[in-house]
Amino acid sequence: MAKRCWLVKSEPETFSIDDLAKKKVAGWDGVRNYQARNFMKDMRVGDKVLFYHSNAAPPGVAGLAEVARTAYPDPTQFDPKSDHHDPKAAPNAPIWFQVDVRFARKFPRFLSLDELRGIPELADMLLFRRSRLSVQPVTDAQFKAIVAHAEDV
DNA sequence: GCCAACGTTGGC
DNA sequence: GCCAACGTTGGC
Repeated sequence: MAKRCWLVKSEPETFSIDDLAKKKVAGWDGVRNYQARNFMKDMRVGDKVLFYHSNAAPPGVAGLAEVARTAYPDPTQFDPKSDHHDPKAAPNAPIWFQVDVRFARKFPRFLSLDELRGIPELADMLLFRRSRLSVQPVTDAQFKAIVAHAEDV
């Protein structure tokens, strides 16, 4: 697998970078989009993960995590009480998967979506074109540009 | 809170 | 297999 960098979105009201910092490792459950799921299945332990705050004021990249465990069935799909329950899924036929992510660090500078849009190296970023994709690959060059800006204090 | 974009569902 | 209706995401 060539891809090594990803961007994942979370609504900070639900689960923020600070929540991950406290928890250290978290299961990235609740993804219910096939394309996002397929990207998670491509993730390998140690892959870099940009933590993006969506539906926030402002939205943007808050920090860095890494993949701690490769894809395994998301248990919330089997739980009728969960918001993420999927009646079509069964333990012997899971539909949805999650990975575990480990906190790496919070960036010294939060990079807002507005600011990301202004970085020339990111002109082709999926984030701008596929605004609803919650797990997406990031190229090495894009990743480096984001980290460089986030640490340029 | 609004609404545009877009993914999913279901009738045909 | 098309496409209208519907639901959700996410920026503003």
